[in-house]
Amino acid sequence: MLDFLGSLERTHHCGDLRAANAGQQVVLMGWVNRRRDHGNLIFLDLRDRSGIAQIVLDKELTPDGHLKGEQVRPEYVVAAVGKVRLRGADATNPKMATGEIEIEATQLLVLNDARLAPFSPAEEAIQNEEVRLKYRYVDLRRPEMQRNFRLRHDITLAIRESLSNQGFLEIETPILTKSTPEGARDFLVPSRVHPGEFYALPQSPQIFKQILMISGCDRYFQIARCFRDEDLRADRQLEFTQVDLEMSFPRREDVFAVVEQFLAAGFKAAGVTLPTPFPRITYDDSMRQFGTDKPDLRLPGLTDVRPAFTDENLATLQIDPALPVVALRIPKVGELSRKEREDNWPLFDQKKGAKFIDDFKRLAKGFPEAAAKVRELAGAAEGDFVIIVAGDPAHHVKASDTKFEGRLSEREINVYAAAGNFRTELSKKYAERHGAFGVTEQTVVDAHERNAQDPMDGSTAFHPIWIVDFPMFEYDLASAKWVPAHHPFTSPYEADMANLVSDPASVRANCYDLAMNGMELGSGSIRIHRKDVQQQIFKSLGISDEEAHARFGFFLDALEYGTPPHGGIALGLDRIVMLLAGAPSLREVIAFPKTAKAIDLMADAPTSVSEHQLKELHIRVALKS
RNA sequence: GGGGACGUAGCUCAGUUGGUUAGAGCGCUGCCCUGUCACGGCAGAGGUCGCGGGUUCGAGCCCCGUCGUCCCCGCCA
Repeated sequence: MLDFLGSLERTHHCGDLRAANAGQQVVLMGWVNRRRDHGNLIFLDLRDRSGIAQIVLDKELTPDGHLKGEQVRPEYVVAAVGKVRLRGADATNPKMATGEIEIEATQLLVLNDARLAPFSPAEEAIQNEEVRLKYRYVDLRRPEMQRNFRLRHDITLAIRESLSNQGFLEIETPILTKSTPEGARDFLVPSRVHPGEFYALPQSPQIFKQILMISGCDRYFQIARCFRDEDLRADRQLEFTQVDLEMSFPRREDVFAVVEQFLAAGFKAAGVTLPTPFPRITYDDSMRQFGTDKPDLRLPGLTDVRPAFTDENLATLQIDPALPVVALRIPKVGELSRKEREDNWPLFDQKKGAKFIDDFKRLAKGFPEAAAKVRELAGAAEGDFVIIVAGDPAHHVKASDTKFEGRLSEREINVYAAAGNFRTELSKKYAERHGAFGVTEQTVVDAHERNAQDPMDGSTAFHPIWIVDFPMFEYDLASAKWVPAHHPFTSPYEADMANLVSDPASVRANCYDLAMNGMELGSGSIRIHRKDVQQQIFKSLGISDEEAHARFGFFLDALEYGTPPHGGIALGLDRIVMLLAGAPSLREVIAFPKTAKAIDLMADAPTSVSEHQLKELHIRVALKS
């Protein structure tokens, strides 16, 4: 028999009660976390968002309440009326925040019963994510998930406040809009009013925020939902949230300063001090030193060990002398057996035209000087695992061999990337041995126990870095054309504009990425604000006037009505929270995420729709049989 | 589109070379219990071994297909 809430008013949250509350009359409401029935005495652990408090139901004190206590089951929703009392010294539970007190109940109301769930929020996360996602409302009751969303809220709030304080206005842009040139597949929404025509969901508010700059908005930001119809990953969902901003008359430095300030504010809200300013690295240096454009600085980078070898050495070792020879080093791995090393071989990407040497004993036999020199150059200490990665002359990959002055060639990049990927894979595999990732995990755990007033030093755990000076164009072998490495509104450096036609390879884009701990957090640029430059870029990219006009004519029109120099950036909020929550996937920090196959297991989306709906939308479904 | 891992009770898992009636812990149900807090004790229920086909005297186990979840490549500037 269920009870009505009536006029009963909740006075406290479960997790907030302390010894100081002893003697107070309270009303708590929440879910039955656990029940311990001792016959004439029943203990209920009552859980709400704030935590857990122990309710005591004594048959002598409250026969009615005790009777109801016998009937309740896990996840029943109840209200407990009673008095806070100190527990005896021997009954105190130091493991609970509220362990010094308990509620001596005079009344228990059963507000709702609950079917037995396939798992209990009182226990740790189950392995079966399918079940967790189907019963998401139960999963979200777990304290760990509650904590993640509290964290997300606090971070978002701090970022909003920081940006507002820096003069940014939060402005909403349309969800139903026109395809934006981000390069990903669009989600389309059929128009009922305009048969055969479609809206697109924004991949980002890119064009709108630029138009807001033209509109004299000066500084815009938005915690913006973005949609990209691409395959999912642990760190990618179909819809995700960006901290999106744009500012007028900025130098690149101004954008960096804004981001560093709001990101530090977000981290502080999570209990972590993030030192500013962030270091910078050019794209070329990032490739050379880390073999990736999103370097993880928690471990040593790559070392150029070409000087350790003579040309004869390389010839004997069948290493391409014209390509990079680099060493990667994973600290404290210890000596690996042949079997252990062989297990690592599949982690190396064979397709990049590179090879590796991981047997230093053998190398030292044939080339003792070179082997010693490599370890010296790499700064290898006893027990550090060192691998040499170099170009394989026998393995010709399909890449441009053309070397453009002042620029890494495709083949060079491939060797660096092979080394960089190998480094990343091995650093994950030997995380327990080198311990560098454990610092992050510990910071995350500690930070949760702290607060923004007393943040802890995050400088050894979190390593933000700006990546700058990306090439403006990439050479596409298939079409033998230069294609944009970024969206077509990215400005080249003013100094490079003269070379747009004559020497596209040399043109650098005035854009920037922010990476942290091996993850891309965001990307932005100074935009093109002049119509003539924009036309020049389209021309360089082989986009005809007609095509440009059809896709974003309204934007090109707007450009002609007084466009200030402007630029901005967008950072992945989900990824920021994921990092600070120490979560292995975005699904842990998104309330209702989709699976790797793009399914919402709880809502059961997507589904087919009625003929009537389709007809209204002028849509006919043509499934491949 | 491709590669890999996993799929046995509600959950976490075990299941020998293919061999009789598929097990454990937790959870659940009933009874008992006044100081537990992962309460305890006794008893009990609970299985289309993801699904379909094949091989075999016999399949949870072998083969083929398929579905689902996860990870990765492609893709996502």
